[in-house]
Amino acid sequence: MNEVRRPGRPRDAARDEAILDAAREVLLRDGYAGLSMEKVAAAAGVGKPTLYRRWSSKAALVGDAVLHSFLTAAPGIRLPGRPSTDGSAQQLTAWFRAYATSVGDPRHAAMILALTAAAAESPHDAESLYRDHTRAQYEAVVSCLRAGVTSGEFRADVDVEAVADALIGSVLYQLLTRTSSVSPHRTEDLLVVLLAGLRTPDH
Amino acid sequence: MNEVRRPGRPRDAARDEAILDAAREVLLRDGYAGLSMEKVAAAAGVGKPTLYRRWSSKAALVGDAVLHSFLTAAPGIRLPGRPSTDGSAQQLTAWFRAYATSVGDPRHAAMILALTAAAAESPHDAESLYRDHTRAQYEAVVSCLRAGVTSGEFRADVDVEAVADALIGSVLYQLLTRTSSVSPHRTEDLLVVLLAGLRTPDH
Amino acid sequence: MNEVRRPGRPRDAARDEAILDAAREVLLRDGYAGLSMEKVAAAAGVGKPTLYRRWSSKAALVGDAVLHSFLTAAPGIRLPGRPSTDGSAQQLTAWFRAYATSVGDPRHAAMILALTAAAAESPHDAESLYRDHTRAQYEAVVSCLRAGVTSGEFRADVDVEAVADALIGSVLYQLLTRTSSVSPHRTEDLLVVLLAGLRTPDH
Amino acid sequence: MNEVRRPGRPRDAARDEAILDAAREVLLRDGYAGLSMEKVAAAAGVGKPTLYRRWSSKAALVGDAVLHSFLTAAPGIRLPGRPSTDGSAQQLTAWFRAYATSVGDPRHAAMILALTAAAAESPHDAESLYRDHTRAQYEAVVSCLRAGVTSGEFRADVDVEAVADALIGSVLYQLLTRTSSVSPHRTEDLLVVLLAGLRTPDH
DNA sequence: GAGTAACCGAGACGGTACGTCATGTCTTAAT
DNA sequence: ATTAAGACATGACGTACCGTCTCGGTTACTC
Repeated sequence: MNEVRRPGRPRDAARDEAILDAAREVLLRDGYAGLSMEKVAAAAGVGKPTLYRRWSSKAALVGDAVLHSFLTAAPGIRLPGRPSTDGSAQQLTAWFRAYATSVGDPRHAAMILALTAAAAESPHDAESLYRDHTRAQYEAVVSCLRAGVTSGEFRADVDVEAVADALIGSVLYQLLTRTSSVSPHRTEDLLVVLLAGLRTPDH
Repeated sequence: MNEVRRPGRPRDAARDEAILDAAREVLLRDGYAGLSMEKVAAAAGVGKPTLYRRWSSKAALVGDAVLHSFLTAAPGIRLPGRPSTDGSAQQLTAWFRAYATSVGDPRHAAMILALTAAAAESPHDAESLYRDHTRAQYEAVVSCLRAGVTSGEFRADVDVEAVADALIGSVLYQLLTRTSSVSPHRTEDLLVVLLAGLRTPDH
Repeated sequence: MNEVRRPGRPRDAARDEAILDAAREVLLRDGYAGLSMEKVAAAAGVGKPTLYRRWSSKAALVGDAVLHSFLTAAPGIRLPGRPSTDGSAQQLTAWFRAYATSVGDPRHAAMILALTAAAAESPHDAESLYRDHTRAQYEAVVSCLRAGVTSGEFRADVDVEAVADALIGSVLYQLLTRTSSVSPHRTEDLLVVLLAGLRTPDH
Repeated sequence: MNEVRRPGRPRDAARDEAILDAAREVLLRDGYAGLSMEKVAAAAGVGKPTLYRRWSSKAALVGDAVLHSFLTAAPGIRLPGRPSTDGSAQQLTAWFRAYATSVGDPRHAAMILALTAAAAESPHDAESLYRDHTRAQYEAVVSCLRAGVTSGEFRADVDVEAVADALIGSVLYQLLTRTSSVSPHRTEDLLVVLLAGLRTPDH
């Protein structure tokens, strides 16, 4: 049951945190293009080999930095784990508002843009990067939508992932085209249209 | 009416094409991260100063390369200039299908990812980059949606740009997360939901 | 007759001097082990690629730095080009005294030790290094010895290069074993023995 | 009389041999520049701290490796301990021939070059290195020469160390300039000249 | 026979330097 | 004034060693 103890001095887990913190700091200040492994190493008070021992590339490091950023983010943007008495439409509305709002935080916006840059830059590892590091968010929306379909609140004849793509993609597109800000109007208007299109006649 | 004739040897316009072609070729092969000004100069048979005389940076060059790629793309993804007898829903459907299909072409996908990378990498010039170089597409969708509102086919109480963001963003998100391919199912399902949500009761 | 003009910006010859000066300075301060390409580049106000464009390795750079050091050294350690009325024994004595004295100068000693280190470190290119860069000195002694043989002053039955090796080698060995200093006593005593052994009976 | 016994597990003397053997092997293959503590540790199947516990630096390790190499070398290059009936000239001739020949062995040549590199690289510890590790050889020649002086065979008016420097330096210089080989001709010719110069008239 | 202390291999650590590559600018001769 | 070629300062890349340290584990002496 135990971890197999490998020989040699074990890695210092505290470095991981220091490095990821430094990476987020640099990302926020200089953007993805301005992030270099050397800067991160210096900011974290760590040697370059220590970075490369743990992450094989800038993209991988940024991916993990962003992921940890999400994990420690405000819980509001995650769906409640406990069964909710709210309807699926309300849950979806709550989630999307929280998501759009959180992206208004420049720190959050910077993280998403960094991940986007990493993925777009080298299409080869785009999927593994972008997807792995935002999977939790994506699955939260999808399961909310599926619950709506199961309960009969949402129509069953469409793939709910198409809707999830549109919600997340909408925010991403705004981030890319509107100097990193997301409009609350658009958030509401998109919800209106999508929910109207999703709802079954008898709801 | 004439260009003001400046003294000295005029620039050779044919170089522009050669350079942009070379840039697209490199982007397709190596992605944005793998594109260097030196590689492009070498592939175009051109000196580096010639590049910098015409484009101030790698991002600007890539932007123009992508723009020219769109201009020479299949005309199907552009809305007809002449007034159409089709309903707005049909026009929108036609446009989105054409757009989604065109992105299935790896050359097209590579261009969009390159532009995304350029924009996401340095948020400072994201807007000028991304927006300027995809403005035509965006305005096409928006004007189609507005026409639908004017004709009473689509509801008037929502900002049509929210829908435009969702359509384009959806494709972008798929590109980033699904190894550069876009699913026809999703395309159709998103259209179903959005059109259902957009349509006024009496249509 | 002209140099074939290659295309592109020509190399700046002034950099060569700056770099070699910097290399000598570092060599004098830190020795061969303490000389790094980065230090030299920084001291010369030059980028690393400029170094590597001109010298393929630390050893090659040090070789040239030492060579230029010899070329600009006190002329006393070179034999007179003009025919001398002195006997060969006197010429040889004069040269060896001057050579031993010049090695007393720490700058000179440092150069010779550096060259020795470069050659000893990687036997593969020892010959091309050490020999090429001290050839002038060596040939001066040898030709002086040959003149003595021709004039009948020195015996003709021995290879004069054996004597040249001993003279130069003696200084080198002292440098390596006596904290970079050469004893005047030894210089004289070696001359006494060698000249006694070299002279023909009738001189 | 006994070593003061320190507490704890004593060092494993067998490691010393393994390490020195590995060092010699690496020196022979890659030269002094190509020898790294890590390579030696790996080749000896030993951890790096074990190396540093026993030798404080690469130079110290190489010094000992070379010393042990001399100790186990062919006995011919050492002077007989017992009183010899040979004249000093014959003894000296025998020793120098043996020395020059032994340097013809690439293993031996590599050792001497390594020691030279270590000493020349950092003049600060040159003396302690080079001299300590070749002292036995040096003292052998010197005592042979002194014996010749005492017996009246060699002239008394010169410092015999000057001759010793010339003999050893000559071989060293040849090693550095002639791709690690020593010419038998030169060996003989140098002996002829030096002995002629050393001998007293009545011998 | 239980402590204890130095040993051992492995390997992480902060550094320094390596040699290469790309950036954007500048210089040259030629068109 | 443009062109192609290519030198230039700068700075990041990813790798290799440096010499130190920290692990778990192994001897061998001392109580």
